[in-house]
Amino acid sequence: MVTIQDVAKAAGVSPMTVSNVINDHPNVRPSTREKVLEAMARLDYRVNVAARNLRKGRTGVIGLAVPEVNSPYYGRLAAGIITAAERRGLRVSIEQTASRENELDALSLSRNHQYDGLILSAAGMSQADAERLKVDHPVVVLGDRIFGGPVDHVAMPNLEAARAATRHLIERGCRRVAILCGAVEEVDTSSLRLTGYRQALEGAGLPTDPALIQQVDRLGMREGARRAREMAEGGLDFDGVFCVTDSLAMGVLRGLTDTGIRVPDQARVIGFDNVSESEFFIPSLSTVDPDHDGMAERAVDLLIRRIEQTEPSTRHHDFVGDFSLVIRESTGG
Amino acid sequence: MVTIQDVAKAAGVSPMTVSNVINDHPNVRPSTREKVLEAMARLDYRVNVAARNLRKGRTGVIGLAVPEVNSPYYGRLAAGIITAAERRGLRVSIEQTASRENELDALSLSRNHQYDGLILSAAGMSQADAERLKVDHPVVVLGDRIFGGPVDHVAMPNLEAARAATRHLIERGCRRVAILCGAVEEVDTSSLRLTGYRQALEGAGLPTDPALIQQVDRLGMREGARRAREMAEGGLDFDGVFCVTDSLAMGVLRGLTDTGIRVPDQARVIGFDNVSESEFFIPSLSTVDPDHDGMAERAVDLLIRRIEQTEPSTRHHDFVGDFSLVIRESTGG
DNA sequence: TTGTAAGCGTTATCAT
DNA sequence: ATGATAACGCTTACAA
Repeated sequence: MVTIQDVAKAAGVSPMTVSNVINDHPNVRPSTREKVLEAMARLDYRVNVAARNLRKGRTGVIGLAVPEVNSPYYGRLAAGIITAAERRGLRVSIEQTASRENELDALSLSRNHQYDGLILSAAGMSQADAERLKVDHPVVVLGDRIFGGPVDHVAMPNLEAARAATRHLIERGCRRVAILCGAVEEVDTSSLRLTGYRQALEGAGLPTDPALIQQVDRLGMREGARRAREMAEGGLDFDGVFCVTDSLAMGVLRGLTDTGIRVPDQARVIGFDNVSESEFFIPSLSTVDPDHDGMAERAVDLLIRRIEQTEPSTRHHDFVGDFSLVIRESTGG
Repeated sequence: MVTIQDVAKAAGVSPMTVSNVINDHPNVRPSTREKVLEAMARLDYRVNVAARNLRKGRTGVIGLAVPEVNSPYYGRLAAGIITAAERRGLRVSIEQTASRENELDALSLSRNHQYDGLILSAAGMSQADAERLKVDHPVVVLGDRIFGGPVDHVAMPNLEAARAATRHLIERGCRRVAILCGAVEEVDTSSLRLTGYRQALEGAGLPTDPALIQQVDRLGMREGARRAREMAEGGLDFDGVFCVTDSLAMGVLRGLTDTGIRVPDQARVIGFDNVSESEFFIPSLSTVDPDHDGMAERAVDLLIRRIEQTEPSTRHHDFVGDFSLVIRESTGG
């Protein structure tokens, strides 16, 4: 391995001068710089990042921990974070957590030392784990299960957006609006969106029929399709479905088609996330478009402030993103 | 920051003993281990990975560089690699390259020092860049543009699979089969699949009409939809479309629907990749299912052999994955 | 079984 | 403008 020492020797200067050249420090005579650059090229020198990290205590890399990399939603999230971080001169390294265990693991500083900070998309952790977030390294939490914790936090406008989505169905004439969500336990994405759904019904003076509240254990297309078929074949009376994710909604569109129910004529469907597929689905899917990029921007911004310690470590921010409704064919265009 | 020294002092032992405890070395008396563990817990000690890496020259992490994280295909790929690596006790860190520049960058050892090895999904690089792959760190290249290069290489069965997909359309009665692919320049995914398409037509004694070879500049849904509309509205005579990616194919399904062409009655469509959405699309999409997991497994395996130097550095492997056809509604079920 | 010494490659500090 | 020195926190090799 070629080290700074080797380059120094070859160029007839001190290691320090080589370092100065590498890092573009000002006080290097042009002729010296030339000599060094030439030696670096000749020896094919590459900086040893591990050594640099050790010395600097910084890596220039932030970690992004998500439950799943192969999901349209987290893919979209990752893309936003990468763009936002790039603009700030940071690289992003993505890790898949898959379980609450791994989420806590990702937090554990043993990993954190490899990153200047961590953006943790917490799906498995709950309020009960909030204590564990008390780490002395920069962390920003994304998600809906932790609020007022000991870290900065960026969340979706779940309640308001769910209310708006449900209201949209009602405005289009739906009177028997179902919701398709995940298991509801304490505060999480499904529970918040369910509350928004309830509020919308209430606001319109419609009754809340428990039979219309449909829960599945995974928020994927397969589950959406299966449940939609069950609802249709079981004779459930509904003319609208608010799905808490686009994946669910696309599954529902499939399931309804399978059972001969026409969307939007016989039932209107709206999703949540505005993943890229929803625009091209047949019928195209109405959905909630959260301000992904705004949230990503904000998360990176908060993290950088922690990294650079420009924020007092006693105050923590809870940021809730923006949203808009995207109306497409599945609710009548 | 709490260091090994601090723990050693607190436990009344030497730093070395602490290190031995951390690394589960055998020769530590249980009582000593207890003392050390207690001190570690009390001081909330975390190992400094940068220091360990510097000393060991290993990180236990492999890098995965993909052009895009927010794409069903690369998401699927990443998931496979993560699973395969996990089984071998390695963690995976994903980076987005987005351009040829960044792909070369990812190669550059400056980054590589952070990983034990790199799996590079090369979309922007071409055979001309093959020389650049001559790095003395473990690298496995995924993709269709580099063959016989100075690194191990894992590729899709492009030619054979494209031939099979096209043949399937022909067997279903299509006589005017179009192909939708990307810009064809030297050897790349599109060119290989185009060749497979040509071979299938030839094998069936069908003429190759240049008008049926449709090229777009990005392989996404939007491009597929737009081009399908253009083809339909332009009066192009076709009764089948082989799309070189599922994204393109889903876009095509959308575009054909928009112009009133019924699939599969008036035109059959087949894709490539078997992304998870294709099963639920309406109509569900027939497609080539590459053995993603097998390829991922193989890529990780090859990389590990390089890392552990169990493979002579003079010989390099070119592995071509397996595939199967998944027949769904878009070609008649 | 435990401890000592040295060094991984880099850069901050201070001196020249 | 350049260089000597000393760390960063850890582990390998060896000594006790």
